[in-house]
Amino acid sequence: MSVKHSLLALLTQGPRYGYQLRAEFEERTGGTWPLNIGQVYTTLDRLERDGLVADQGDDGAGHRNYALTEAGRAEAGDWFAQPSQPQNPPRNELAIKLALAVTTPGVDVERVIQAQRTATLRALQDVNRAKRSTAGDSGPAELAGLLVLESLIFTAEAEIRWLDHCEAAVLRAARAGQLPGAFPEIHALEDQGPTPAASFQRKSR
Amino acid sequence: MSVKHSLLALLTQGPRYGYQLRAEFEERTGGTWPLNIGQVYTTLDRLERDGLVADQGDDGAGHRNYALTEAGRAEAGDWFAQPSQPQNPPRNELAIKLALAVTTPGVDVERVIQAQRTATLRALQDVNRAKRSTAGDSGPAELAGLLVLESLIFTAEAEIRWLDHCEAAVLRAARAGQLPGAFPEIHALEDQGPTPAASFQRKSR
DNA sequence: CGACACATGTAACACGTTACATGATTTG
DNA sequence: CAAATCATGTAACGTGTTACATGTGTCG
Repeated sequence: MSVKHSLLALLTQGPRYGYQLRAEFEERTGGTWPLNIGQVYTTLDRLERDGLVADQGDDGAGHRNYALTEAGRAEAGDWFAQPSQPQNPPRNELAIKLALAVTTPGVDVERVIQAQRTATLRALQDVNRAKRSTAGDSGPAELAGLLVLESLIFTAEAEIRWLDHCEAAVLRAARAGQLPGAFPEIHALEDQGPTPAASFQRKSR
Repeated sequence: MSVKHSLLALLTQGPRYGYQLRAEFEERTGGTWPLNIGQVYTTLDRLERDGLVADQGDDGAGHRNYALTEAGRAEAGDWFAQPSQPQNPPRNELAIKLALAVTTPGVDVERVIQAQRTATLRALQDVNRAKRSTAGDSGPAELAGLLVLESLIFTAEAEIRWLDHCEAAVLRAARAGQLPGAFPEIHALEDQGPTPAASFQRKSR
């Protein structure tokens, strides 16, 4: 629902056309989340069908403008006023992977954790670099972009802390004999050459 | 892709049928993420079409079992071995909302932040309660469920820290006059007349 | 018997991505 | 002029949810 509500939020400042909405969205979120232009048009169609926006037809400049209806304005206000909290937290692929890893015999959990930590650390460095390189102007858009980058940083740091925690917990459980034997059959994939048992071989994509 | 790969991961332990796959997924992720049974069947159809699983037909007990193919086994191994990192970080609705809030005149950003913090704190308390109430057995499944809960905790704590950070940054910017007037008009959005569409200046990208 | 869990599906829809088609305008 | 950008779409597909249909087995 982020796209739908984002468009409504942008339209609170006045009529806009599709291409413009994408540009403003990306500018005001620091370019972190590219917005598919096709989706903008289909979402606008749905919003119009649902009576949240109104197609104002061609303005003088050859652009198809959309404006908020009263219902749309209310919906946008709601979105800002109400906290985002789905009943079920959004699926966290990493958490699922780890949960399945520790309950699947033959998976080298330690290696799964280390691979993810390395990748997340690298991503964290990239974001920090990006943050340093944007130390310049300070208007609302720059503040917004900065906050988005810092959101990525806070999230990545939490992920790394969680991975450290998992590593410790898994080691503790392994020493206590509470885990299925972690025969490291999975990690032989890439480093070594062809494994005798062809299971778990790397597939080129 | 979590469902697809989760099913493959579960099938590494042997043939399973649809209903059983859902039950095992939910058990091994602590019941945090309910898995839609309809999606299990359609995903199995796609996996079969793509040659990652094979329908073994009816076992003796009247269940339609699926088994991993070699390609499916490789894909599951890949999933565990490769870190999860999409090129673009998954959209964070809260970060988007805040970014749009600070760049939209007339939104009471302070109020948005406080509402979200309250909700997240409450969710955090719920998870902590759930964690305390599961202090019992300690096998692989219990470890997995615990790690999932702790993932939720780490994430929620990071969100709260980020909200605190945003609050401070927004206050600082407001005092420096770098924000559009944050008149709390959000509850009376209808007061705002149509804004003349500002000249649209696209930055080069 | 009736309710409920088990078990397998289908239909409709929302949301999201990739790719393609088409044309106007701008710019080197 | 050629290329890039602006601008509006459509098609196909993957993923995910909700709701419904259908039948079996079990248990009170």
